[in-house]
Amino acid sequence: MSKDTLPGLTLCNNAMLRRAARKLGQFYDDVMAPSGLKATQQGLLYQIHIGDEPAMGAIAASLIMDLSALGHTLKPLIRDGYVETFADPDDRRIKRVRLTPQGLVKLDEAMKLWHIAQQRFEDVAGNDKAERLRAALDEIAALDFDLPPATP
Amino acid sequence: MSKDTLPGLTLCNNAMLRRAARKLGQFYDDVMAPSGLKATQQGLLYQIHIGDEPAMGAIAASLIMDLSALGHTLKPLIRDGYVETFADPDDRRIKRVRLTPQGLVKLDEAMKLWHIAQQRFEDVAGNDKAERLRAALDEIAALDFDLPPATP
DNA sequence: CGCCATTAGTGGTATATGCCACTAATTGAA
DNA sequence: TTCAATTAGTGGCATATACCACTAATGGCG
Repeated sequence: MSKDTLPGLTLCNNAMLRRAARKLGQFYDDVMAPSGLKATQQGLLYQIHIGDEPAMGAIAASLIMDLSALGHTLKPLIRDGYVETFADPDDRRIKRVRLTPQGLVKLDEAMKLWHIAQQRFEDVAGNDKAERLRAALDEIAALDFDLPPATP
Repeated sequence: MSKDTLPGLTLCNNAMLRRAARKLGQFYDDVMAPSGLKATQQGLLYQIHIGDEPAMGAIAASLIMDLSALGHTLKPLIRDGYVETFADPDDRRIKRVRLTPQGLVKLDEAMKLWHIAQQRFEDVAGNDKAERLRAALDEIAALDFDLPPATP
């Protein structure tokens, strides 16, 4: 394959996904900036909010995120007083997470901005396309890449 | 909207995109691990390879990546001797990037693993779906979210 | 009951990415 | 030509995310 005919990176599912994520991330972050939250943080607050004092492991699983990554991501939100954690009384290994009152206020504020970004995206991309995109992404998140073990 | 009826984060385009990116990133990284490169690094080396000693700005634009982020991402690759930079003789503001011989070798090695990951993805997701996904992601990357300025 | 395998998180380290302020090199206009 | 505006990168700082080794709690088994 000569260099002249090499395909772009348009062929790599992963590269395309990251590239689109950067693009969309920049846009959502931009719209959310007035709240002082990144889109990822808003998403995390929301995830915590809709859960019933979810355990860290449960949040990580929902978001398909490494547990330790979640721990790190949570730190600024705790530091800023939006989130607090407490040990599950029935199993002290488990740490549960909830929003503080300020966290709830901040989430409300951020959600307003999120709606703007979301609406703008739907307008620009088209509702159909957006819908299909989300469905496709959801399927990907649900895929199982494990090689089936040689059944003995 | 009561808490019981709150939708999941399945509605947020950005959140879904990031979630899928984490999932796929973990998979690709896993397959590429034997090469010692992350999928992002392989993608970057490839992008450099298919360019003609591209300028940093050109790479960043292709990847829709912040220029300074590119600079940071490049550092480990330079440190490990896979990539080198040099000033454009015609415009010394411009820094061009190219693979070193070792970089080329490493890219070859990584591409073999990439093919495995890519093929496995296509198998699991289905070629049609993968194709459509990439197309959708490419469209997103091409969207323009700027609000049209009030034409005076 | 006592011990080991499992489970849930933590902390460290490294890459990925973005924004901002700043510098260097170029360009364009007075 | 000279100086202001623009362009290309750098460096610092902060968040996002992953993996690994380690610790604390549980749970099950002999």
